[in-house]
Amino acid sequence: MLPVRLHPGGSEGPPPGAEAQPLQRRLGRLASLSPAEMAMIAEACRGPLRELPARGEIHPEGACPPPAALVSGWACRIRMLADGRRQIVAFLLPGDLIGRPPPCLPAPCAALALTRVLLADAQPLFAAGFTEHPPTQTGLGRALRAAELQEEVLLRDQVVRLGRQTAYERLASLLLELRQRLETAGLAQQRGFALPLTQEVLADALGLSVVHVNRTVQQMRRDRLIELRGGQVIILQPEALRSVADWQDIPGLRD
Amino acid sequence: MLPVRLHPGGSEGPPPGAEAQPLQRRLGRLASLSPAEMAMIAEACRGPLRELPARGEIHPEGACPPPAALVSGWACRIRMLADGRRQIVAFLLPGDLIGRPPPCLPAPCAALALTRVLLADAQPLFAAGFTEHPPTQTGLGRALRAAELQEEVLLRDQVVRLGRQTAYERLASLLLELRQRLETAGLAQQRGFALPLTQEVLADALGLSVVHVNRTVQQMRRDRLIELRGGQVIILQPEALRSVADWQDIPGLRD
DNA sequence: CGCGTCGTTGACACGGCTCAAGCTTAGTGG
DNA sequence: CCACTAAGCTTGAGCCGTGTCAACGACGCG
Repeated sequence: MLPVRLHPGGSEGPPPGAEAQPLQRRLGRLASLSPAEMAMIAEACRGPLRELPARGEIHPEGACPPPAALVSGWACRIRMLADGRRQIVAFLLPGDLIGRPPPCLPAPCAALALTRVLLADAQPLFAAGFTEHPPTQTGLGRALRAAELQEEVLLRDQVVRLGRQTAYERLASLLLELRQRLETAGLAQQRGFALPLTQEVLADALGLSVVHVNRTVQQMRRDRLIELRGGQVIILQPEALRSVADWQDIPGLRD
Repeated sequence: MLPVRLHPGGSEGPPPGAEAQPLQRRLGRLASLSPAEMAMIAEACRGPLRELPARGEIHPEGACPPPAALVSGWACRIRMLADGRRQIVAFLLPGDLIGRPPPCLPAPCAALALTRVLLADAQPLFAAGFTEHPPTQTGLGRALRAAELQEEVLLRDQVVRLGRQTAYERLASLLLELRQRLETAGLAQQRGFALPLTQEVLADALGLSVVHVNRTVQQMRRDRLIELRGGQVIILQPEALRSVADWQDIPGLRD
């Protein structure tokens, strides 16, 4: 069955219409959107959704997939080396965008569902934001563009983590990133959130071995910086964690 | 004085008008450009150029700099941790674009000149490609967009390097990336190119210590995969190097 | 000629990896 | 309801890749 962790709210699932919330919330924070644009987003999330189970492949490496929005569930971009080593390049959370409108380059990494996911067709959004008008002219265009730029910021954070931080610092940094992103989507509180990831997935994201992730998590527990059990994280000492990770919040849009 | 390595062609420097070549060549490869668009690029490169010496700061961390094109010289995007650790997030080569048109997010990393550099104002190019028309409608728009997407591909390569490759593999991979990018700009042959970087800079890019970069370079020399002296690289066994690095060429545009 | 930057080398320490085993939990079928 | 199983988590021992510290050499510039 599906991981129960996915919707910690309970077994009855989210109320109808709630699918649009993460995307609306996120894009609405990146730029101010008109009611028509909000409606267009809601429409996209109400439309026929693509559903994949955990471990499902959203698109393979080298593909040029149509734009989609992640409505619920967790996914990642992942690259594999010839000998089987895997690196998770980025996590994809509810409200994130996956493909790009053509013209695009063949994606250098595959996208994989980490939990059950629901995907909405984002083609109409990109058409309105990028194709019909210059991206600077509509609120939707600015929001989509800001989402792209934010993704690049996250990639650079990931480079710094992997290049210059210790295992302990990497974990702290990743937890803070995920918390902030989930909060933007309305899926995290100030100190806690659901983390439906195995330690193996964390290892592939942090460039570490599973064993070492485990030891690092335990150390962080012993230091009373976090609690982590049953797919739930609680950040006990946010300031200490930020200082360990050298974390600065992901910036928003600026004209 | 300036590093002689910069223009290995000779002391008399490039012929007049040659400044536009890397940018024209690169953008022209990413999308087919009209004569008017080629002229606009040439015009931008002829216009008043900003010059910085090696180690000069192109823009600080957190800035939102106007779009510029790197006309000659090498630069990088770099991020520093509170305790002084440095990570080079990306190298910037002739023909690369640096800022983004507003709306933009505050850059999470500073841009630094690694040699003497010349920068052209790319505002008119972005205006024509992004602001006045949707980016899909003009060749220039498609080229600029492809350049952005390519940068993202390079970032993901960097993540994989740092996350899952050994020092030896990282070096191999970086050399192949630089060779291909320089060739696109018309600055590398099939097997050799100028590499005006100290081992300390390589270390900051590869997430290694200077000492270990040195040992790794030497090992690669002993293995007769490369030659590297006086800022010149020669790839002795391209196929072997590709296989070590698990390298695949940077993709071009696809509709 | 002296100084600074960069490259090189050796000795040693340590963070993180591998291998291997045991444990816990949840799902599955009888 | 209870084995049985598979996946995930935990722990220990030992090794290896890479970092640190320190010194020296090579080169170019003033």
